[in-house]
Amino acid sequence: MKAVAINVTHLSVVPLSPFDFEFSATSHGWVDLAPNGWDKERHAIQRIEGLSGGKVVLLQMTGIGPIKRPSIAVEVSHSGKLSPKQQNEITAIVRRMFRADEDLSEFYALCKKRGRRWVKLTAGLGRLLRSPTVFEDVVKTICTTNVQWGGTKGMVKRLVSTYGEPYPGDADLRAFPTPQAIASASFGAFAESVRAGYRSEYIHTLAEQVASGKLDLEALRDPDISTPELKKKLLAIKGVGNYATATLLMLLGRYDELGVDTVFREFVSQKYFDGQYPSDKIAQAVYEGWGKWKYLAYWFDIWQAYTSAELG
DNA sequence: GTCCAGGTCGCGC
DNA sequence: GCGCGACATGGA
Repeated sequence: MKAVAINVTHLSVVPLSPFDFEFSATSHGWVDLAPNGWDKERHAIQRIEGLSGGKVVLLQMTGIGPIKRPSIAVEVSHSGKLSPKQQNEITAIVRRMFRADEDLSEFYALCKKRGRRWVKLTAGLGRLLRSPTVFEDVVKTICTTNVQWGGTKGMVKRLVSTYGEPYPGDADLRAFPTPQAIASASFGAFAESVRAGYRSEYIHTLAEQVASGKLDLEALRDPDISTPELKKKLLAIKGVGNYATATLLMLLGRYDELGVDTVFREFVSQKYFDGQYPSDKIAQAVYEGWGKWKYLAYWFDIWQAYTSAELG
């Protein structure tokens, strides 16, 4: 095996204040899905990233500075040199992953009004980790449906290890696959290697549509699209139903809808209905007062319950 | 072996 | 619009 020289370039990203890096990084499951990983000792997210020109790099991102003057240090390991254009691409990717430009001040104001435990949120919590591309987030969200978390991790891991571009410093590490890489595989080979069950067809078809230009998922980031319109476009994707749509709206920075799944039902039942299961409509009404911030309120509610071991 | 998971689709009504 | 069975896969 040929040794490849790896160089290191340091970049930094300054998000809007307040910003709590570790909460953003670790408070939902995305950090555990390949090609992301959490380095406990360094308190850093590691990720293999394929840049648009084809270069594959290792990113190690960690939080620096206080919540009110935050920054994210990005250590880039790469072969050869990093052009200014590539550096800009990387900082844009990191900004998107950590929602560096997302302003939650209106939500924090609501939290302060509520008082008590909700005030904790205003210390920079709530900018939940997402992927550099909408494509990756849609694929991963489809992989969370009707399967336990271990199953999701396995599917995504196999997807990355089979179709991702390898990192030159360690060929075992790979980037998230491009739509082209998935689309150019035959469906049979894809289904057999990824073992995502009936989801394989949804993912493969989605990749074909994106690779051919028939579907522009990245256009869904446009803040000028109304939320109802966006919801319609998401629901039109095969494999994306109500739960996945709510999750994707969250990932696109819109918190109006609650992702109603078994976890939501169980949590609301335990915490608010004495173990009884109300209808979905009544369960969702628990967060009605949060208006366009329902998803974040629920996310914090359940996060707090589980971290304080309030529930088993 | 059996059940079902951070659901969704397609169908019939 | 709502109810219902089918759906791949693997862990409990």
